[in-house]
Amino acid sequence: MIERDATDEALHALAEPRRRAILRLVAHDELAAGEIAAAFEVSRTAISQHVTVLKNAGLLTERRDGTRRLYRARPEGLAELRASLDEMWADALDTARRLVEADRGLRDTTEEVGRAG
Amino acid sequence: MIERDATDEALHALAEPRRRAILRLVAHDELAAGEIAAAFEVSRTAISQHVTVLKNAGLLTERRDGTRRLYRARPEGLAELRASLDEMWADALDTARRLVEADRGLRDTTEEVGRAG
DNA sequence: CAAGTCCGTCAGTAGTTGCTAACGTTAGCG
DNA sequence: CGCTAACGTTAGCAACTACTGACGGACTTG
Repeated sequence: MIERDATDEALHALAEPRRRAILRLVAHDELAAGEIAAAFEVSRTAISQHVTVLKNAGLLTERRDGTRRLYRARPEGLAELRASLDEMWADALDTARRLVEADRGLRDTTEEVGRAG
Repeated sequence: MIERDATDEALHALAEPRRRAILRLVAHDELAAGEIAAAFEVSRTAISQHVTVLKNAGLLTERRDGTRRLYRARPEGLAELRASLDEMWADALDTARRLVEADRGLRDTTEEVGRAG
């Protein structure tokens, strides 16, 4: 059993095409497990396992109604992943911006840009 | 051999913690393959394979300098993934917004909640 | 209670992946 | 040409994963 943080879990869940398809399915409507499974050609068991992964990743919410279990996409989970990716990429995006600006103001160099060896 | 679209490839690449670590490493600086490998405790071969995956996913750029190969994060690839995720989640986010507003304006249903802009 | 419905969980399997070690390739130096 | 440095590539292995089939729990109806 390996440890996984929230970002890793969400990314891992989204890396599977079938799970993304499930997520699309419940993005606009609340669907029961059976209804989701009916939309695919794999077994109900497989879908149930995928749903569990999505639920653990915080990308899905579960609501019970009698013997049925209704699922819907959880926008908060998606927002959290986006924020995590943004933070992760902040450095890269900032560096790219800096490179562009450094290239634009090459003749105006009173200070070093740090491009040394 | 299975087909993979750009989103799937990027998501698959990011699902691996080591690859995200590599991406962080080259987010602010251009590094050689050996320098990247030196930052981890796995073999140089493993890093090379991870870098290939990131490169194929469009998340990394390669520049050759003699026998060395320098890598840097490619912000465009990251932006493309973000756009893809945004599009995928548009439905869910829109639904969530609609639910909130429907709950807020239950007595005041005069106009439709358009998804303008 | 019993029967039926809806659904998650438990083994078991085929396919995928991240890793290491050995080898092949390209560039620079004498 | 030989030699070394820096890398990518291939083959093979252990671990993981997406899948199926069998089973059991929770709920409703009679």
